[in-house]
Amino acid sequence: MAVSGSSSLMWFRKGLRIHDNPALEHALKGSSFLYPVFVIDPHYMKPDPTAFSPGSNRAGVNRIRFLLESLVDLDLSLKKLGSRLIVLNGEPSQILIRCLKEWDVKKLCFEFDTDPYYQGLDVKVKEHASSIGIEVFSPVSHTLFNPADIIQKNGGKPPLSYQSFLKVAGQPAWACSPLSMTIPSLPPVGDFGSCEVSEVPNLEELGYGNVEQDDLTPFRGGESEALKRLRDSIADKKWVANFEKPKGDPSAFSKPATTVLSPYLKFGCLSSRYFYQCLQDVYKNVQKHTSPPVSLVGQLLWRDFFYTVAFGTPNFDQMKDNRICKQIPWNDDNELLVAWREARTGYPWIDAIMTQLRKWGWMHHLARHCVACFLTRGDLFVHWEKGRDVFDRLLIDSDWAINNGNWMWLSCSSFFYQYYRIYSPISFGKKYDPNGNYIRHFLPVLKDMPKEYIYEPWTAPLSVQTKAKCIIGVHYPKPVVAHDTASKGCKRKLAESYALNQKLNGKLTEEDMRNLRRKLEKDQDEE
DNA sequence: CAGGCGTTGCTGGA
DNA sequence: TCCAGCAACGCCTG
Repeated sequence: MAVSGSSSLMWFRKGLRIHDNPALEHALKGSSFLYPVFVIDPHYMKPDPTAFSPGSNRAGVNRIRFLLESLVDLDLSLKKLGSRLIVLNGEPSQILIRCLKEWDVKKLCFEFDTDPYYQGLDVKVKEHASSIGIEVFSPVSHTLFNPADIIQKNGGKPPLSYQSFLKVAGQPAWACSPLSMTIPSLPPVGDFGSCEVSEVPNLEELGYGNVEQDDLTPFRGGESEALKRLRDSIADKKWVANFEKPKGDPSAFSKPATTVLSPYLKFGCLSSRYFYQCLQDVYKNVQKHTSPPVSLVGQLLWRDFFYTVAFGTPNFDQMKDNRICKQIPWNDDNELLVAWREARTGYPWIDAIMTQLRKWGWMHHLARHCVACFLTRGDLFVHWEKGRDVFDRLLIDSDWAINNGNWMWLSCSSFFYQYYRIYSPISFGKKYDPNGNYIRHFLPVLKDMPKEYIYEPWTAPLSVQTKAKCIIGVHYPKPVVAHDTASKGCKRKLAESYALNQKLNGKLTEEDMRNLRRKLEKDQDEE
């Protein structure tokens, strides 16, 4: 039994939930006072008027709102348990170090986080806490496996293919063990001393009062919403059992073809372990079900795969000095990047997806593939890091490990190398949505374009454009590149880059890259 | 060193 | 809905 009057601090970052929260469960044990804390870091939350979209320097307003909603929900749940969420403002390590002292904290609990930002922050806080005799408890509970365990099991390096990951990982023993969905009650919050605390702010209070409602995502944050969404998703047992990721329809938007649980997993509003157990429950009660990699459990394992590779790969978020990343002389064409980012490529399928990203902060996995391929190896040959930055800002489910992993995947920089398989910005969407309803919804300027032309409106006769009240080059842009020639050029560039990577065993100097770039440009001019 | 395989390509034909 | 043909990658296994 702990000393009477001892205080614990539960530091929420991700893991914004009550259910299956090992750090919270440990924090309340034997504590007379519990301080549940979230720190608002101005660096992450302060409005940045110079950014290309409403939001802070790091995050678009949709993700900030999603986070605030998640905090409000967490606060409500804590209040029902006799506690509350304490919101602090400032640089997290400084603030926390001060609170630990001011509140005479004996035990500090927070979920272990593999992202570089938290790795750096947590070392500082941990070292300080330990040095003054505070117990620190920082469990792995964001993923099904502990990435460090898998890397160790694999001989010190992360497995680099999904199949080898599955083999090394084996059964997720921890993820199968019992978990608690509720907490009976929480110790009271103690005195705040001289620390300035506040309630969860709203968007206006943070300085985002002028954002148009029309541009806000339909997805609401929070644990309650996550559990509701989960229940709705698994209610249809047949759908869960037959789920095959590649068969989903990327153009479905009023009823998306996936669970849309990714933003809740990202913030930890939903425990991946609880999700996993719910899926296993469904599988037990059906005759047959799909399997990884395409099944829903397979999707959770993808998440763990990318977390593991990201944790074990230095400079995972860049091409340079990243040992798993092919060295490719991508261009640095800002005009092409901006056309892509601002949904002005002239390819309606691509521009509709980029508009959905901007407005909703979410789009179907295959839609992400299409625009990522188009920006990098498919058409524009722009650096994957540039596209990664745009996704990182605008997606409500943006996740450091998964986002970087997928951009390397789609750009054929790592994991996937069949660069001649290119998504067509015209025919891929047409397969699912021949009438172009998705385009009509997100690009209303094209809503009256006949279906014969909606995927390639520049081919419509002028009379048709006039009748549709959409003149190409006036109301909607002409294509920034011709897909046929652009994709052929990209394939050739990839082939040359791969050949040099192989020849030099992946170790290209800056001079090698300059020479290769010059050679590729020369080849292009000679065409 | 060869052969099989890899979450989800495209086109055209049956 | 499924298939072959297209041109053809790196990684893993034996």
